[in-house]
Amino acid sequence: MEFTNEELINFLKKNDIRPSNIRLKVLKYLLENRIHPSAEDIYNGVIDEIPTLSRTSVYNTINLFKEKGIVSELYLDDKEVRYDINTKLHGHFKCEECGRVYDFPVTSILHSGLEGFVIKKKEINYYGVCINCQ
Amino acid sequence: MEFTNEELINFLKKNDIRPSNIRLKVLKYLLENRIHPSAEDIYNGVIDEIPTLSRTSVYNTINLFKEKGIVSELYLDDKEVRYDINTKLHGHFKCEECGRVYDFPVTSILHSGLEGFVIKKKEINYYGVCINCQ
DNA sequence: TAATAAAATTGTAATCATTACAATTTTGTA
DNA sequence: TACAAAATTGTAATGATTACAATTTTATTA
Repeated sequence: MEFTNEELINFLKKNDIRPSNIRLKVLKYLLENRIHPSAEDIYNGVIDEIPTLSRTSVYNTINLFKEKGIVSELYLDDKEVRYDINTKLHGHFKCEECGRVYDFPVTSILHSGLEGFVIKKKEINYYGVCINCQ
Repeated sequence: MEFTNEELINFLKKNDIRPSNIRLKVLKYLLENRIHPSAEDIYNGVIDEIPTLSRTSVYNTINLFKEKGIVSELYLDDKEVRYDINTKLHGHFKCEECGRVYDFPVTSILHSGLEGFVIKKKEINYYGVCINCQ
């Protein structure tokens, strides 16, 4: 998928984020690389287009995106946090062999014991061996 | 709940872990404090009984327990990893107000798109406001 | 347009949970 | 008792993330 600058700018504005070059490039990277990247991945993916980019700016940008609700964090069996531009409910499967993280649809979760609790966010993470690593 | 040393020793042996004082005290702490403690919590909970205890030993012990499958790790919106002695499938709810982590039963999860994948572990983490913080 | 304020970006240093590792202590066994 | 293996300890290293102050860029006002 390719996104025009106009689309990216509108996306940011719609989410109450003032556009800047870094923000556009980070957003573009997230939209076009659905690999649940770490901050380091994002940094490496954008540094070529913005050679003066600092890691701090990547963190600043991600944290802003988090606040505005356009990215969610992924805590998997890693020491790095990963980021996902898809904030709709879906599951994540991490392959213990190749390390890849797959999205999968979650239709429903039957649970009990949370009467009176306000649920704001749900995470569903699976671990195992993916189909390519068997 | 209270556990006798004999029960604790048998529990370890059954799981192929050679008993030692530290391992017994850490296990006892985990069984009697179902608060999903961090390594630091465990350290603080055991240091009174073993004044020479080192943090490294807590990590060594937890990592051994993990390998043997008697504790699982919990990655919540925290920088610390938490540990859970209950390895059966259940959900975790983290209250964003008070920070407490609740267990809840998960009956079933309907998902798709993982045909041919081997699923070894499932995590279900919810975030929100608990009933005591409304 | 120039001057000024506000926002964004940068680089360095700090933080802090966890691990690496080597030294020491304890345990089990011959 | 002596020895080998295992467990424990303390210190230093690691590495992702944040704090913070300085600099640069952008927006606003006169």
